[in-house]
Amino acid sequence: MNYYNAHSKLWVSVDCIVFGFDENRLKVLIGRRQMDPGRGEWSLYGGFVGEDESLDDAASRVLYSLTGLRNRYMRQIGAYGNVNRDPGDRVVSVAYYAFISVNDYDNKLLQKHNVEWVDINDMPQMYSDHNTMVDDALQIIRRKISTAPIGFNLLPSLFTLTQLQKLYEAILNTELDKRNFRKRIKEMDFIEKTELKDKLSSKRGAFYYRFNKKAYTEDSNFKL
Amino acid sequence: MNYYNAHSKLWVSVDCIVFGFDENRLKVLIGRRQMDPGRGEWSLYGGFVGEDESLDDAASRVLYSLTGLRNRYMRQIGAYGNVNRDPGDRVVSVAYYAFISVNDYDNKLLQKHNVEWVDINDMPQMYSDHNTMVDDALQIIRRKISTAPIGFNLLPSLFTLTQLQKLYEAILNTELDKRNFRKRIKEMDFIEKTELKDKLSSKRGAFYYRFNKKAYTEDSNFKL
DNA sequence: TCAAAAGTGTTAGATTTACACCCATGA
DNA sequence: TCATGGGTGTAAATCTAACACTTTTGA
Repeated sequence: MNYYNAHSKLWVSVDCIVFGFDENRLKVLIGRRQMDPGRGEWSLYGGFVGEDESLDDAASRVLYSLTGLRNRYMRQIGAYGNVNRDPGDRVVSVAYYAFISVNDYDNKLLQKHNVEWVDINDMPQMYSDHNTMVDDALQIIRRKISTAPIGFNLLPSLFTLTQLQKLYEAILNTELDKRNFRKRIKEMDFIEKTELKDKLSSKRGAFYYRFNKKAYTEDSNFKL
Repeated sequence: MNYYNAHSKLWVSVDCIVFGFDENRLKVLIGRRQMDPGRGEWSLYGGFVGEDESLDDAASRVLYSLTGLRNRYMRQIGAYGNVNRDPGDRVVSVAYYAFISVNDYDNKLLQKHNVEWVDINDMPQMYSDHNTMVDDALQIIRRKISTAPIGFNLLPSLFTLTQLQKLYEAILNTELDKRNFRKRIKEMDFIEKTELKDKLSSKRGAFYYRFNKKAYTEDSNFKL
């Protein structure tokens, strides 16, 4: 096992862009960096990749240590490898984004890690190239959200159509027509109406819907 | 500069998927691996990332050493980081794809590196996770080719509309309607008709067109 | 003169967009 | 009773897809 010793090794880290949907806004979990260099700067949450863990596993571990959540919707964005991207030393970072439902997170953990939800429209300047990572993540999810049923990962398992629409509006940064939106939802039979109603946001109450993952297959067509 | 010494470092490599368009087929440059482990297996061309070069620079260097070409259209696909992906040792690899025009390459270099053009429909089993990388690259370019003017990078600077259509058909793996295709081309004024004709592939001759990069702006809409 | 590729418009169907009012309920 | 958000259908406009013949020219 001495095949590659002639070559240099690099530090490899993962950074997580944790998206949440709250108060009709798309938000990202960021915090103040707790180590040098860059202590105190706004930063994504990340960690180094160990010898014996895959990139995906490292990203899951980082998400778990931050939120206590496992098996969330999580995808790689890409690798960031400019020589001087990290002021501390040469580090290649692989960025991931994750979708969580804001009901799912433990408020104490957030305080413990000193992170908070920040509206994507109000991102402060962040450490290293973290702003670029968030911009790239947004570009990816804006494209993907309209052609794959991934938005549900940002909502509770029961949600109203108004919530779903507001989610799309927040991510795509547009207004959508209520009737056209609902027309399209109705065509997708893997989005199932339940008999339950949400009575919190209106007097009349709105039916809860549910995304049926099993009913959704690759040949179902999802288009919003 | 001793911030990160507590963490382990990993080998990081880049692998290049070099696409070319020849004989109306989309092809990839692959060769027989010339080092252990896996000597003799089909493989993408790659190299390790040095301490003092960015990922993008490493990919450009690898493309240059393979083809003698610089400043080609080249984009990252993503990072591949399963623990056992490389039989030699733990290596994280960042895959890139590049588009070159087959007129542009030096046949001797290809022989020297022992690589050849292989039709994407006839890919053999390759070393490590290289087949996955090619599949992922294909997925990305199939999506991208229809919404961004990148296909021209696979053609000579002067090309006929039939060539362009065959290119799209090869990449998308479909047949396109000639009249509808040309109708759409005509709407894009950054694809310019020249007065020159290609007399090689027909007696009548077909007008050469040219992609005017400067005339194309972000708000031009490209849709094929 | 004929084979082979270049070039050219129209129409039906499908999709998308715009748009406004009634309903149910708790306060 | 009224304010608030929930829920519903239609028609015009746009976009997409299907389709066949004439032209040019070198062999």
